[in-house]
Amino acid sequence: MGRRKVEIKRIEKKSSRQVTFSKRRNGLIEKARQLSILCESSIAVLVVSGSGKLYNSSSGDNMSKIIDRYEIQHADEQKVLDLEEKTRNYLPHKELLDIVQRKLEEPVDNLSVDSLMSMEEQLETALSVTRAKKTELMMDDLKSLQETLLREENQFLASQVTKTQNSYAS
Amino acid sequence: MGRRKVEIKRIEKKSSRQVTFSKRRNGLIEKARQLSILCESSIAVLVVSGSGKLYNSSSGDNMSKIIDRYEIQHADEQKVLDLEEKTRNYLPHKELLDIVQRKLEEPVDNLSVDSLMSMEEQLETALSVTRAKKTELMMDDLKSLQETLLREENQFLASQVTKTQNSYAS
DNA sequence: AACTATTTATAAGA
DNA sequence: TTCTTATAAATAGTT
Repeated sequence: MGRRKVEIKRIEKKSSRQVTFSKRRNGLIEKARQLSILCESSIAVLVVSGSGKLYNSSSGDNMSKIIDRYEIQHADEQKVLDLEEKTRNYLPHKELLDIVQRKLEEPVDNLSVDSLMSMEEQLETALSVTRAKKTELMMDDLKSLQETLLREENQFLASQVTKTQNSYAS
Repeated sequence: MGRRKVEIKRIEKKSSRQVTFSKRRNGLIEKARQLSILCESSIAVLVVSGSGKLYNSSSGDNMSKIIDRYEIQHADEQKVLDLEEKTRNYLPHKELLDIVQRKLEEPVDNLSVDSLMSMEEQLETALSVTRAKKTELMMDDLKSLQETLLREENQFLASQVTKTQNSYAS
C-alpha cells in the first residue's frame, strides 16, 4: 500500500529502513489498539528495533497482566506431561486434602499432634507428586485447593483462639 | 477498509465481533511479521480474546527473549506496581488482624499452659503444612500475594499465642 | 470460506 | 521530520 509494491525482505538502505520502521511500528500499535476496542480484547505489542531499542504498547489491560497470562500458559511447556497421568494423580490428591480439611474441623480434643504430623507427611508427599506433575490445569486447581486449605486453617486458628478463651471464661 | 467505514468502538453483534477478531488478529500478526523482516527487528504480539483465549506470535526472536527484554527495562516499574497492589490489599487484612488481636487481649490469666502448649503445637504443625508448599513454582503463581498474606496472618496468630503463653508463664 | 467495494496504510516524493 | 498522494493492502459486508 504505497507508491509501489514492496517485497517483504530486509530493506537495505538504512534511512528507508528507519522511516519504514517508524511508520509501520506506529501502524502496528494503532491496529492493536483498534482490535482491542472493536473486539474487547487485551493486546500487547513489544517491538525491539535492530539497534536494541524497545517499544511497547498494551491495550485492554496492562502489559504485566498480559505477559503473566502468557507465562501461565507456557510455564509447563518445558515439562512434557502425560495428561492421563495428571488426571490419575489428581483425584487422590484432592481426596487427601478433603480429609485434612475435615480433620482440621474436628474439635481440638480429638486432634492429636500425631495425627497432624501424619497429615502433614501425607500432604507433603502429595505436594511433591503435584510439583513433579505440574501443569497449568493442575496449578489452577491446586491454587484454589491450597487457598481453601489456608482459609480453613485460618478459621481453625481463629476458632482455637476463641475456644481457648471460652474455656478460660468458664 | 471495507464496504463501509467502521467506528472504533466495541462491536455489539457477537458473530460480527468474532469474525472481525479473527480477521484483524491475523492481520495484526502478519503486519508484525512483515515489520520484523523489513526492518530486522524482533516483535512479540500477545492477544487475549474477550473469552480469555490467548493468541501469540513472535518474529525475529523467540517470545521469551522479547519478554525478558521488556521485563529488564521495566523491573523497577513492576516493583512499584506490586507494592501498590500489596498496599491496596493490606487494609482489609489489617482489620482482620485487629479483630484477632482484640480477642487475644481479653483476660487470659487462667488460660492453662497445657491448652496453650497443645494449641501451639497444633498451630506449628498446621503451619508446617503451609511452609512445605512454599516452592518456587508455587510462589510464582498469580495468587502468591494472597497466599503470602494468609501465611503472614497465620504467623501472626501463632505469635499471639506465644506471646500470651509467655505472659502467663511470667 | 470467498468475494469485492471501499477504506486504510504506506512508499516514494516534496 | 512532516505532508502529500498514488497505489497497495486490509477488511466490512455480502454471498
